[in-house]
Parts: sequence; structure tokens; C-alpha cells
Amino acid sequence: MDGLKRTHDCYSLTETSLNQEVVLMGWVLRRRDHGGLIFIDLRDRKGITQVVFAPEVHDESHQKAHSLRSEYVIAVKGIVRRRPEGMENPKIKTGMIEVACRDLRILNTSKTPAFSLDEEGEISENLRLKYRYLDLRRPHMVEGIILRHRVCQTMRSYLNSRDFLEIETPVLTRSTPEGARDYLVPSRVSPGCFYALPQSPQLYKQILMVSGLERYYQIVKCFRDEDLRADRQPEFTQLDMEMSFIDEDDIIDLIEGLLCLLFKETLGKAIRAPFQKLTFQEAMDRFGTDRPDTRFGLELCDISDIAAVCGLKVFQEVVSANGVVKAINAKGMGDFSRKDLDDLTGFATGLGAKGLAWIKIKEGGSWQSPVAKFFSEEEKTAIRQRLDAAPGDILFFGADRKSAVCRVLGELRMELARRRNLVPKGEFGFTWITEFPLMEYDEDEARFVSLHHPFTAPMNEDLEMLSSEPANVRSRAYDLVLNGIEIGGGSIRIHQASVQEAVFRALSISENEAGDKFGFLLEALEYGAPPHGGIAFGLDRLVMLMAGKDTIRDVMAFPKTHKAQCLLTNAPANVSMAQLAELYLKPDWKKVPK
RNA sequence: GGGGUCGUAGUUCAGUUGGUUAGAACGCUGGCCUGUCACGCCAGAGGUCGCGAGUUCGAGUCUCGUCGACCCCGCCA
Repeated sequence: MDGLKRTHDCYSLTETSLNQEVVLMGWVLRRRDHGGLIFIDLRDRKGITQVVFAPEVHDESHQKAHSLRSEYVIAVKGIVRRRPEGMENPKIKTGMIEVACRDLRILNTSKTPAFSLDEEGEISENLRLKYRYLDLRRPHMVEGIILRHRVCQTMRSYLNSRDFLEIETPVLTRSTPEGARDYLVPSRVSPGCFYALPQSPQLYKQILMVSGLERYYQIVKCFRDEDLRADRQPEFTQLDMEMSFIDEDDIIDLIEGLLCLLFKETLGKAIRAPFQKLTFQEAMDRFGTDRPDTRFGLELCDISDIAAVCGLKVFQEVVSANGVVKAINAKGMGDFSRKDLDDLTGFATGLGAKGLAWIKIKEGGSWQSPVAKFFSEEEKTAIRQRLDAAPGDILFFGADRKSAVCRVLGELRMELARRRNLVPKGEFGFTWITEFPLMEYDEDEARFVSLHHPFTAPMNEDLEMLSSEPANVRSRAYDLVLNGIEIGGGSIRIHQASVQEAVFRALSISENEAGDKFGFLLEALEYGAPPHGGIAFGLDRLVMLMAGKDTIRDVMAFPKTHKAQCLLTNAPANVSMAQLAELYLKPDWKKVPK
């Protein structure tokens, strides 16, 4: 660096350094060239400091500064001085001072960036991903990266202080049935065989418990080859943990302590523990989803019993076919226009609803509704009481199979909240969801599949139903939901081989297959496996919510596009025939792109 | 696999019913400017309207296809 040593950063320089000679190094954010006097906003990771080039201070630097352009990398030696009266800039932290340059070194030039690194304006994500190194220079991106770092640091120190061991598990592992599609890695030394990248270190961490290590954690990459979403990337990071000799309450206490600390340390925000707890059943009944945003009301209400006997045929038929009729009272939203209601109906039918019945409650309690005539006065009274309906309210109804009603009304609830700004910004609503069903019937596969994963322990009191009525067995699983987004999930595991075998049976996983795919786990359980359980957190999602971002891409340094491509490196890419041959792979050239 | 939004200058966008030479702001280049901080003023350069067909006398605009980004459903134990 031409013999200069950096003495300060562009954030921490204050009036305490007045008249001192300092050396700053960073990037040229903006140049304001007045001809006789030149100002540079110098940016580094920490912040911005104004540098002044004046001929009377140092003529040569002033001359040289004319050639500075955006994103040139420079070193500046100069004197810290107070800005003239009235020239302070309260918008930046170093706004009281400036550095009068006595020596300017251009460490590197830069092509004009494809987009402005100033904070204003949205830039297409294409460009941001292609020039990720430029995007990451922008302060709000740096903030996300730093927040993520601090979250990880806090997690580590919290768990370290509670006797956890950080242990790495393999990335090259074996493909197991159930769950997401695996990313596969061909083996060179075992022709025709493949490793799989882990969807989670689930089996390894259980084996660590059998190993007697008692408390494990790891901040670890996981891989799932499924379609992407704003909160889903093919590779993502989990805080993964597992503990022996604990039950649900121990984990919940530990995690609540962790989150309180995280929010306090990184955001300076106090959150209240214990968090709200809902059983899966309650969550579905009241919010229509197993990941409810509990920061506002608009809860769902079952009126199947009233609907069963009312004059509206579709309601009757749905109930007699074992479906349900549920309603939302949208308090005070009776001013929705005809167009609003058409939009909302379109929203509902887009989710698979056949329609969306509604009732406006007018002054005096009369009903304005296309379906009003099908209800007797008695039924109207019953509905009004059940839903606590008052003039100015509008009621929305869903009638269908239970799962469909929950999906439609659950989403409608969110939509209503968005339209009326009921979702409090900056507030964090944590909810535990417990007592999940252990398994559910999969029509396509014609068998029961795990809701969580096959190693989740059934609730003791439901154990005997495992063979008789598997759909009604509840599990010892728990999810943590934050603002309607699942940020963590875990369970108490099965630690007895006999129970594990019974669960495999209920899942129609044959003894042969279980032995082949999970034999090592079954065998391990027979060597003194302690009771254990754990949880995993989606680090990306947690940091996204803490940072107030809408996508996890904004808190990942190098995310992939919707098509799982990296626009920076252009991965995935073709490989040579020689590489393929070495792996005993034969490409179908018809499907090879380009 | 399905539904939707978008694609025009380096960037963000406008572009009327299909009609002359496709515009603006910012950025960029050159010039002027000693207190700016989104500096200002003057001048200038910059376009495969994503790509390919089609309709038409004529397509940025209409039709079909295709590519890409994003959002959602399916999928994600």
C-alpha cells in the first residue's frame, strides 16, 4: 500500500482525533468536484468519511483527485479537522469532521459499476447477483452480513456456555428415503454409487447422542433439491442441536433463552418468554395453518353445526360429506366494495375454493348478503353470537374438506390483514406449535408418511394406536413459528429399537428396507441409546426476519436464482467428458443445456 | 409440472388506437466552478425495444413460440 498503514476506519473517526494525521483506506463512493476544491465520500465496511482535497493543503493530491471515479480504491493521508460552522452533515456518523488530504494514493481503479451503490432505487436482482461483489458493498447488504455473523457468534457463545460441543458431520453421506429430493454426488472409486448431500445431519446427530456426547450443536449447511421460494434456497444453513436426557420443556426453555439473548445482543430488543404455545389442532382450528402469524386476530370459527341445518344447500352438503364450514369475522371491514369482494373471491378461488360467501352486518343488525335468504332468524342469531358479529363487520365463509377450508381461510386471513394493515411492523410474534400428527396419509404413495421425520417419537399415550389408527397418533414434535414463518422445528426422538421398528411398520417401510437404509441406526439404538431430542433452526430465515428483509437471499452472501443457478459463477455448468468418464457417468446429450 | 408479474440507453422507468428520427431522470465523457455532501451550470456520447417467427403497407406496441428474473401453487420428512 505504498508504505502507508491504515490508522482508522471511516466510521469511528471523531473530534477526539482533531488535528491528528490519519490514514484511511477505502472506496470512492461519490466525488463532488468544485474545480478548486474536491470532496470525496470515502466508504469502507464501517461507514463514510468526507475527504477534502484543497490545493493550499496539498496541491499534488488535489490535482490527482480530479481523476478519481466511483469505486476507485484509495489511501488518504491527511489531517482530521472540524468542519466549518454550518457545514456539518448530521446524516453520517463522522459528519462533524473531515480529513484534509496531504497524500493521495490510488491503490486501484475501477470500471464504472453497472449500478449505483448509493442506497436509492431498486436494482434488478439479475444484476445484483451477477455483480454480487458490488451488491455486497452496499451498506444495507453489509448490515445483513454483519447481523448474521453476530447471530452466529451469539448462538455459539450461548451454547458453549451451556456445555454443548460443536461437532462437524459429513457432507458426503448416503441418500435415505423420505423427505426432500437429494443432491447426489457420484463416487469415482465406487462406480455407479452415489453420495447424497445431507438434507440435515439428523442421523449423525442421533448417533452422537448414542455415542454419549450428550450435547451437540453445529451451524451447518443443508441441501434440498426442491423448487425455490423467497424463503427457500437449495443450500441453506441450520443451527442444528441435539441433547440427551431432556424432554420438550428443556428444549423449549433453552431455545427461548437463546432467542431472548439473540434479540437483545444483536437488535437491542427485549422479547418476552415464555412464548405462546398452540397444539397443531388449535393452530389449524383457529388460524387454518400450522404456522400462524399470531400478531393479529381475525381467527377462524367453526360453524359446521349451524351450517348443517341451514337452508343453504352447499353448506348442508359439505357437512353431510364430512366437510366443515368455517367463518372469519372481518371486524369493521364491512366497507369492502363490490370490487374488493370480487377480488377477494378471486383470491379464494385461486387457492382452490369454489367460491367465497360473505355477509355484511348493517346498522340494526340486518344482513346484506347474496346468501342471507337461506338463513332463518334463529340461525342468523346463532351465527351472530358465535362470531361476535356487530354492525360494520363482514363475515366470510369457507365450506369444503377441512384441509381446503383451512388453507383458503388461513390465506384469506393473511390477505385481509395485509389489506387493512393489521400486521404490526417491527413486532415479533413467536409461537410454539406442538402435538403434531406423527404421520399423514399420502394419496399418491398410498401409505402413511411422516409429517416430521421417521425418527420422531410418538406421544406415549398414543403409542398403542400406532397400528390401529396411525392417523390419530400425535408426535413429540414442536415447531417454532415467528411472524407466520417456520423458523425451527424438532422433536424428542425414538431411542428404543422396538418403537423405531413399529414406526417403520406403520410407515410401510419394510424390514428389509429399514435394515438396508437405517440398519446402522436401529443397531445403534440397541447399544444403550439415551433418551434424546433436538431442534434445528433455519438461520437464513431467522436472520431475514431479524433484518426485516423479505427474502433469505438478502442475508446470504451468494444466493442462487429461482432456477438454482449462481449468476456470479454460472454454476451449474457442463463438465468435460473426461470428468464424466472418470465417474462412470454417461450423459444424455439431448438434455444437456446449450 | 401449473398460475401470475416483468424484460425498452449503463441504471430506474415512460412510450397514447399499430404510424415521422424511441424519450426522461440518474449515471457516463468533456468543460467551468474553493464549502459541497443526491453539489451546481454548460455541452456531448449512449438503443439488437430479451431472442425468434407471424399478422400488417408499417410492430417497442398485436399473435404465437422461446429465454431469463421474480412471486405463488404443487413440491419442501
